[in-house]
Amino acid sequence: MSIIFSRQCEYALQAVLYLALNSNGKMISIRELTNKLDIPYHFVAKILQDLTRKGLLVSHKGPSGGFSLVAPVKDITLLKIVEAIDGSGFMDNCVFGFPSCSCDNPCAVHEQWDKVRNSIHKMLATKNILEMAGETKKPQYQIKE
Amino acid sequence: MSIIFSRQCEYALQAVLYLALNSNGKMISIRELTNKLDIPYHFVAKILQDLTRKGLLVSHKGPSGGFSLVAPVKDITLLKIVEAIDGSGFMDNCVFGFPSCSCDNPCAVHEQWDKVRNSIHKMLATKNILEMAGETKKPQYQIKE
DNA sequence: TTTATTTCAGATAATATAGTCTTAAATTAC
DNA sequence: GTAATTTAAGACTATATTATCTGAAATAAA
Repeated sequence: MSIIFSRQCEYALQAVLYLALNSNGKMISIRELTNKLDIPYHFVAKILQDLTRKGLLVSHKGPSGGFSLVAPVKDITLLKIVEAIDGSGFMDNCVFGFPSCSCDNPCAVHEQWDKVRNSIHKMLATKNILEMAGETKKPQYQIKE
Repeated sequence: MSIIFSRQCEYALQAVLYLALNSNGKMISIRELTNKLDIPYHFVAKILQDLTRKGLLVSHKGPSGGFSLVAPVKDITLLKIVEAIDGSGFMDNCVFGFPSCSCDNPCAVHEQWDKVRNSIHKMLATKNILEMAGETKKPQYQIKE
């Protein structure tokens, strides 16, 4: 687990990227997705349902049903996915955990944490999913064919 | 809770900073420290014991006993504290959680995460506790007098 | 229409993290 | 030496997170 995101969040990111890479118009089932990515079926099912409720995915029941990204893919960034799962403001808290840390009452790394926060924000917000899919040359989630 | 550290870690950071600011030669008890910082007594007790076993603090039993930083304070950075609690390599994992992400097989934000990691590392490693204590003008943990 | 496939929803279980309680051991001060 | 204070250690509880199980509802294909 990365230090910045929950498992839930990681699975969400993996899933969305998988959908971007592998659904060419068609829907992709939870079964396929979790098998290929080697992540837990039922847990991820709930996450996908959540992302669907939040309007990032569309779902369809029945045979040849599944999930796909909502158009336009260009507007979907990692940030949107993370915010859908962990909520916006997921980076607001003080590094020390001081409840009253603020610009007026800064902790010893308040300013530096601001820079880190900016670079994280940039990492999550600058590329859209389509660009990321393009960059991913030999992605982990294509290994299991 | 900050996105990067566990509660345990936050309490450790707060405690060490408190010791740096408030122990002038003398020992500081868990009771004083947890009262002033308004953090849970027994839980923090275990953390302090842990930091003591790892050689970052010294402890002393009995009246006027307590904890203090091990000299030289100049060598103690946030990084050392974090590593003592969460282990080194606490920043190594892939943002997506891909088990096989590496330089040879990079995820879509592998490079950018590297930059973030560097800025986090810098934030944690460049200042020692003494400098931080100096910078902290009106720290949260001095409110409750 | 029937059957197979799939998402949806809720209950349950497992594990990790956070936090509490109790007693023992050490040490200081009287 | 005795009593008070403090850390040390282990058992226990609470909560959050992760993961599984079961059955219902929808839908497509035969």
